Amino acid sequence: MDIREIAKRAKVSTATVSRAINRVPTVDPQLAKRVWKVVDELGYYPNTQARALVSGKSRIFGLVVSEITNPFFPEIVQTFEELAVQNDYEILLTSTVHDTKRMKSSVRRMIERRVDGVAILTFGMEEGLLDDLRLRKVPLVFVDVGPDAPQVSNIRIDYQHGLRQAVQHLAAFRHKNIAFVAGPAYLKSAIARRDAFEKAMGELGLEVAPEMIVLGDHTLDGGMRALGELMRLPKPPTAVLCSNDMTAIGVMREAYDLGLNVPRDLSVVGFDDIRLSEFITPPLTTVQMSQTELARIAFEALMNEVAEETPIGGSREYHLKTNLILRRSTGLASSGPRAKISAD
Amino acid sequence: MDIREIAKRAKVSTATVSRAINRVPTVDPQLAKRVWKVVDELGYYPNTQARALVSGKSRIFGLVVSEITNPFFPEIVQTFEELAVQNDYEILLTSTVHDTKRMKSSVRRMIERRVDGVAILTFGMEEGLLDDLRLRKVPLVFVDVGPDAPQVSNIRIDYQHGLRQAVQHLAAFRHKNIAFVAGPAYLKSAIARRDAFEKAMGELGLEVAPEMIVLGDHTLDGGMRALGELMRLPKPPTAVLCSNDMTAIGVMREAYDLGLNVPRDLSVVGFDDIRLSEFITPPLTTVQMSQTELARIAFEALMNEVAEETPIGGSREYHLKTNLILRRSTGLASSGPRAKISAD
DNA sequence: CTGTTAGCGCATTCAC
DNA sequence: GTGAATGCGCTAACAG
Repeated sequence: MDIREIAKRAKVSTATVSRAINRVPTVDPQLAKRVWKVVDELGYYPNTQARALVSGKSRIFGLVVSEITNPFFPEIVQTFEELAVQNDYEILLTSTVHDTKRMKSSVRRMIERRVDGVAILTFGMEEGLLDDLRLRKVPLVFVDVGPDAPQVSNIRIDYQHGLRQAVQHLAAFRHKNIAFVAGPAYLKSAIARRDAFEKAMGELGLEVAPEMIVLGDHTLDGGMRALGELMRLPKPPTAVLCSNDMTAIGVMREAYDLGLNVPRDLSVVGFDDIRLSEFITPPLTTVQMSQTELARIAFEALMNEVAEETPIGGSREYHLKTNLILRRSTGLASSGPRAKISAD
Repeated sequence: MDIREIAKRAKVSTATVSRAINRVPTVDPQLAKRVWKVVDELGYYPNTQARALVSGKSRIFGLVVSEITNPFFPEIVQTFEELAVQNDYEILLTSTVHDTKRMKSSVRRMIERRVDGVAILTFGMEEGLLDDLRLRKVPLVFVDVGPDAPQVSNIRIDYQHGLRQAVQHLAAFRHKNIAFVAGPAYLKSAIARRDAFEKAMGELGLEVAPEMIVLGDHTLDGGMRALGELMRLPKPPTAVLCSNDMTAIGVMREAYDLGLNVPRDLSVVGFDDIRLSEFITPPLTTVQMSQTELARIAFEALMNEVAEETPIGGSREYHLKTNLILRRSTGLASSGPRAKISAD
């Protein structure tokens, strides 16, 4: 069943069918109605491949994430997909798993399907891997790290804002000895978070002893190890700020294992505000970097680019603020850990 | 840049380029090499839309889930996507959010893109919504609930196996008063779980008092409410089995709020084994319904259907077992709740 | 305002 | 074993 079939049955030409379906206003309402009637009766759906071939637009956006199972990404995928549907786009989803080979295959797949744009919402991305797409003038949108090139948009994250709120919040609870569990050094976003933390501490005249910054790896285990280290210090912290929520959850797990009560004995703050943060006990106070907002900005950036008549539109910039979300993992500084309350 | 461009530069016909790229064995190795050289130099990638148009195969599989942000689904999407890439397929991802309108739009999108098959991995699905796909002889694979029709495969879940293990495990810990928090009544899978629970209890000669079965809704809040109800009973349970993990997590949250220690005062068992179950404290003992396995079976079912020469292949059946995963939320039955240990 | 026609990029006949 | 020609389903240009 194709457009000719419809044309024959509606006793019009294929051109008219095409116009009617695409709601070209100049078509005679009578004919249009006749066409739609047949279309509905037969359950006809235009073939997108054929359309794409002739129009040169696939109406597909690529979406690159690190790992779908990383709790940071499902919200992004969901929002992006929702917007795509609303605008008659499909999404070609790929995950890199921090693997160059996967990234290359992603790029190949996107080019083969002739995507109209690509959002790269990973935490850090090797430069140059996307040159193939840039050469083909495919609109790209990055978070934080994109190159300054035409057709390339960037979403800049304001880490400072939320982190400042977090530090102020802890200071108001009379915490002075505040530790930071950093993310992996190869992630630009992790470095930016750490820098923002130090700056926020400096603004309040709070000192950051070197041993108060320990390296995590953005996983639960890394968070557990980090708190282990911190609590072995002569003067352990009363509050821990983490580079991401999974780390914070690890910190809380280790606190539990050590017989420390959160927030009574230790305050914990995360970063990202993944859904999961609400589900743990106690719910995690965290710096929100809205995933839905991020997805929305990325999608709209792409839409802006494809809408552009003159494709000379230079590099655009978008911004996303971070904000502290208060839950129940922070409290007044205690003088020190109290007696164990573990369950055994 | 298209196939003609390659043909010209390699001084062969477009037909030869096509054959070389598709690795047709009868093509002269000399010519093939020449073609590949040009292809690599120019960074040529064949246009999938054109290929799809002429071949009649889109190499796209539809994947329908309930909600990407439901922790049950990210693993499924990830595994499905991985297999797709390995087999040169793309996936068209849609979520229904239990909404008929969204489901209809899903079907339309899938037909427009001419998907080669669709996996419906939701918890329950209105019959008839996919008739449009069935009529077009698109291979379908369901979990549990699919109609018995040609081109339609079904993955049957063996709820009994894991649930029996769970009940036996609790019985071995001398629990007798075991409650079950059921899922919504409109979900066939929830009913099946509840039935399997009752049967498993019966097998051990354990009685299930009516008040020991309370209705949840597969959310955290539902779990919290359910435990609240149960603990208000004259003879509250010492163990709670839940229809899914989110419910169990809610039960644990409520237990915490009530000053009950898990597992000392209350044993909790979930169902599904979502990733999250490992991240909460204490890690949740649960009946695993492997999401990666489910995705793999679904994908392979689809591959089997498209590989089929004679499309008369009737309805196929696949099976997925469930298994108890022991973690730290279950323990010996206590005589009753001990003193409060809440943090205030 | 409508119909005829050409061609989007590719795979696949069919001759050679 | 290779090339010229045809058509997949649709939109856009043009002529009427």
